Amino acid sequence: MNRKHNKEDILRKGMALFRLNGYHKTGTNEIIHEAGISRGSFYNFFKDKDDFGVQVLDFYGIWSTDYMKTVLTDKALNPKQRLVHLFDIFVQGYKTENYKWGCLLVGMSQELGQVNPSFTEACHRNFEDFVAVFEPCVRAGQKEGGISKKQDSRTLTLAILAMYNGALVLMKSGMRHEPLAAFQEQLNLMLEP
Amino acid sequence: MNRKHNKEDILRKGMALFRLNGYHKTGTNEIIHEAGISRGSFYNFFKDKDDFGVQVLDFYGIWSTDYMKTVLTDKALNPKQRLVHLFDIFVQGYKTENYKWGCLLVGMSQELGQVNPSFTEACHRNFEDFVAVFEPCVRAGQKEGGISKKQDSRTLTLAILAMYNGALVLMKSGMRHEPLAAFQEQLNLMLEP
DNA sequence: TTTGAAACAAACAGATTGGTCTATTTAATT
DNA sequence: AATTAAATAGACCAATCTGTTTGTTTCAAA
Repeated sequence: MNRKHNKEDILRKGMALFRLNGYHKTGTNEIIHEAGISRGSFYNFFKDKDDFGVQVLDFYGIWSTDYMKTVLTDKALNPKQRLVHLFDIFVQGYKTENYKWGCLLVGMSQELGQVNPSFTEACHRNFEDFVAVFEPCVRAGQKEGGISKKQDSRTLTLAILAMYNGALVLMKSGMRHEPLAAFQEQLNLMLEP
Repeated sequence: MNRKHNKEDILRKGMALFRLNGYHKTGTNEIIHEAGISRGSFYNFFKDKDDFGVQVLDFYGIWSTDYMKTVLTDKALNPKQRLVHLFDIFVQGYKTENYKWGCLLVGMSQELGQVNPSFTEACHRNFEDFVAVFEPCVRAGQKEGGISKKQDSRTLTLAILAMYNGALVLMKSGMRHEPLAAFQEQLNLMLEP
């Protein structure tokens, strides 16, 4: 029953294009060409470009949270180590890509925040999923004693995610590695009990 | 010698539109209509849309840094108080606008980061200007003793700006006020000596 | 008052965009 | 083998977009 193409492949290509050039700058022609499909196929799989965009967002979100969950529940490390390790991996990834690609969720949330309610919901939903993956790890660290209890777990989680996202913004704005390093240094300080 | 229109007015209108709907979603027609000018005038003032975009960015940057400088050099407060006060003002501003408008620089840097070298440069330049306004205040606070010396002034400045920008990202992603509150709470903690 | 350059106005053009339509092929099911 | 629905292909269309052109008005300097 193998069809020539499947949705996942197309979503993956779209994800790469959106991550590199943004949503509006990427035309359906480019997506179609890159994915090696025809217009007919594209519009058979997706209602319209916005529908595709939302599905790309969710695809990215699910893929990300799944991965983060495996690292953040790794019993070989304590909660603080897991957090630090996860961000080490992320930073290394951006370095490998030469700091050219940002975070899809950050990018699209800014570009499409107010454009279409479906996007607003999708961004909100996915960021909240991120929080839902991080917070238990933060809370566990606070309970075990390796992570600061000066603020409640949700506040600290939001602050960490904010600082990380902001570091990615600065990174993509041409400051390259430095903001990421500053983030990592500060992360260590703010986790300290 | 007052002409009917001037560049500043058009830049201001464009700034509002870009801040609300993004660069690509805002057509030149919309800009022209909103500013109450004709195509001819627009292309008389600006080489093309990208040129206009860069000028909007710089206009926003200059306006912002000027304002921040006045608050961050207010001798009536100590450095830490100045920082906290400035962000209080910003947060209040976003609240007044119902969290619908993000930061132009954050938004455009994400949308246009890799699109056109002029944008890359403009974003980098303006963010670096922000750092240049914040860092002296942070350094002064470290010297006077009101602000943490656990990290050097540039690192702390970058971390603060990152966390602030990231909080704005989360805010615009539909989480509204909460990320800003988390940012402010965490800011207080990370400034502590 | 003449002149020339900048500012203004709006019709226009060329390219691109997202999306539709019709027709054909594929593959699973009966 | 026949049937059916999904998948594929690509020509096509209407709308929109940026940018140009042509011509008029303004205004300050000569």
